[in-house]
Amino acid sequence: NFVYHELMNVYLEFGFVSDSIQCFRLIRKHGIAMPFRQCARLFDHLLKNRTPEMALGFYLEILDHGYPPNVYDFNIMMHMFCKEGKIKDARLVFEEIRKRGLKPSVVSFNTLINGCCRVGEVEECFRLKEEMDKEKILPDAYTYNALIKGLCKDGRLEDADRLLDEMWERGLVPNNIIYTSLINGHCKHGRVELGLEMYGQMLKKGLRPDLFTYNTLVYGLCKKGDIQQANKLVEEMACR
RNA sequence: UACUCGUGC
Repeated sequence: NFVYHELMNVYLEFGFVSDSIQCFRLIRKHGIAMPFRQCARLFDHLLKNRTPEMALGFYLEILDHGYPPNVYDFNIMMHMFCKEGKIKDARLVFEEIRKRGLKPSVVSFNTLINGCCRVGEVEECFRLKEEMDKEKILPDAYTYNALIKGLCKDGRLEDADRLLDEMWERGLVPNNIIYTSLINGHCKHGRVELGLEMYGQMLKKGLRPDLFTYNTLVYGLCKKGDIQQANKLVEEMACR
């Protein structure tokens, strides 16, 4: 019994992760209970060093073993799948949250919305936003940023602007990140003037544009060939 | 306590 647990730890120490998993299975087969901390340790290891597929596979095994499911764990795996563009898998993990009797959190939604917008599935993003409404989960700045990025990418800049207004209406304060996403959208679609306009709005609202914001605008101006204006902006930046 | 967001290189 203890021998198994020790063996599992030793395998893990030396990076023989799959051996460690085999060990876990062996322990179970013998009907010996594996402490949850031990499960968590191995699972963490898979999250950090292995694929989301592997982590998920193992996670389902330990859930089966009685390990208490938690939303954070699912969120992390969703995020890993999204980073690899495997939205389909991210979705499956998302659905698994409810199957296990938990409720997706605002982070769960944000992660999935962000993943969908990354691959250009804007409609899906908004479907999810409606789902949030139904579940009484309030969209936050992360949610709006993902939606705005999705719309920009899709060339729907006017809709993106409208979402920014919606934020103010709902009492949410758009931050630098949101503004920079929007400014970037305008610049990337050849409308640097609109980007500069948003920049002006930031100042008026009392926000302090940061390096990301300035880089975005300066890059846009340079690409357009307006070196004058770019220089002006750099000076302005230096004064702040 | 731990999970999600923006520019360039």
